[in-house]
Amino acid sequence: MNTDLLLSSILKHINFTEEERDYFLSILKPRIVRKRQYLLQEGDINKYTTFVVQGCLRSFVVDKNGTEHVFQFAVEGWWMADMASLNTRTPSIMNVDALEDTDILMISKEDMDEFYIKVPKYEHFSRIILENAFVAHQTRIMQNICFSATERYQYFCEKYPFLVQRIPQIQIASYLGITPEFLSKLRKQLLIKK
Amino acid sequence: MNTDLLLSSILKHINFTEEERDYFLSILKPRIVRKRQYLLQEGDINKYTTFVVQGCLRSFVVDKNGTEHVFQFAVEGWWMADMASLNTRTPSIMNVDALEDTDILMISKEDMDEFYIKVPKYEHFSRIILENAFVAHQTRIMQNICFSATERYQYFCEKYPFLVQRIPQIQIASYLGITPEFLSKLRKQLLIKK
DNA sequence: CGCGACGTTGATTTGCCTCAACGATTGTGG
DNA sequence: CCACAATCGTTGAGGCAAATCAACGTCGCG
Repeated sequence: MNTDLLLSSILKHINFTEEERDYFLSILKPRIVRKRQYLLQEGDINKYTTFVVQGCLRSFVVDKNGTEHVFQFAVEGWWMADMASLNTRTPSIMNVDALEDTDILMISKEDMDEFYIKVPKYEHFSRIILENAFVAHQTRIMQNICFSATERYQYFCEKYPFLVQRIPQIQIASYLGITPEFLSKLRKQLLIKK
Repeated sequence: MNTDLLLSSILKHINFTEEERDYFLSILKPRIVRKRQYLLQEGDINKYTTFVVQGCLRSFVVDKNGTEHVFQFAVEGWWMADMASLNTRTPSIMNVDALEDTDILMISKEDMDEFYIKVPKYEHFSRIILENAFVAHQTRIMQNICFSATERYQYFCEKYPFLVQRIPQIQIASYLGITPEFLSKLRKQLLIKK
């Protein structure tokens, strides 16, 4: 089933009774997002937390010059949400769309809050997931501050080899905070060195 | 008491029975860190989550050229920890020291974990705090990606006016990811414009 | 007092961007 | 099934934001 991946990732950290599991499954909203289709648009209020079952999503912001900047990718087993918008119920500054046809499970903020109340141990799972995401962000900030574009790209290749193959360079460049042209030149330099 | 600030910030989100409150207070380790004194050094394993009662801490990383890069400031009411090190029990890549004589409350990872088990509703409080910190990081990443140094400085001044007065420019420059010389020039430009 | 930390200013350099052009690939409508 | 557009990656010339390096004044403090 397409809920297997999600359930097994939860059961690594907490246990569900049969009843709790069924309740949890009942609040999941499956959906398919086609390539290039938007899941969230700037200005909308993000009402769902999204889990990727299959495929690849990206979130990005658009600056005042109209340039897109990738904030995050999400492939199988990863979560995607604009937490700022979700928590404060304010319009999102981010966009989310699909880089591939993508199979997702969504949980609405309301259902999630109710689930927290009825199954408080899920707070524990959320905290773990959030801590991991927090550390990932921390690492990224640290790298933006300390590393050159070349170093950031090398780190990206080491840490996410499965994304390097899968995601267009133009998107990776955007994620790294550089232009695709510069990424291309930088890759050439790295090849020459080897 | 010096635990008032911490308690009141918790009680905004969850309730404690008298017993729970006393238990919580019993795991707090008060400490004073003198200006320039280290609380955590690169290579050490971060064993404590720290709450600032009075004063100001900073966390920073040192790059391969020996340059310090400020990761975060923490004044009254803020938390400070290297979550990567704390959670995975691996050596920290960050340093934490005090910019002023600082009055803190520390909670060890072990005590914290036990507290989570005995008072599960504290998970809820942690999740809220973590979500807020997560959003702050998200905003910072977004700004590093989308904004120029000038824009980032202006945003910093708007959002943290109380820090602008209090923290040396050299530290703020480091936080913003620019050199102190450039921050100085940039400030001059902003003054001329006005 | 004298030293170290901080802020400022100027000259020069550099990492990365912009713009423009071009081939390769993919996808799509006629 | 072809034609044409759109997307992607690459390359080169020129430009700009921010870094580096060096010098100097100020302030607080042991």
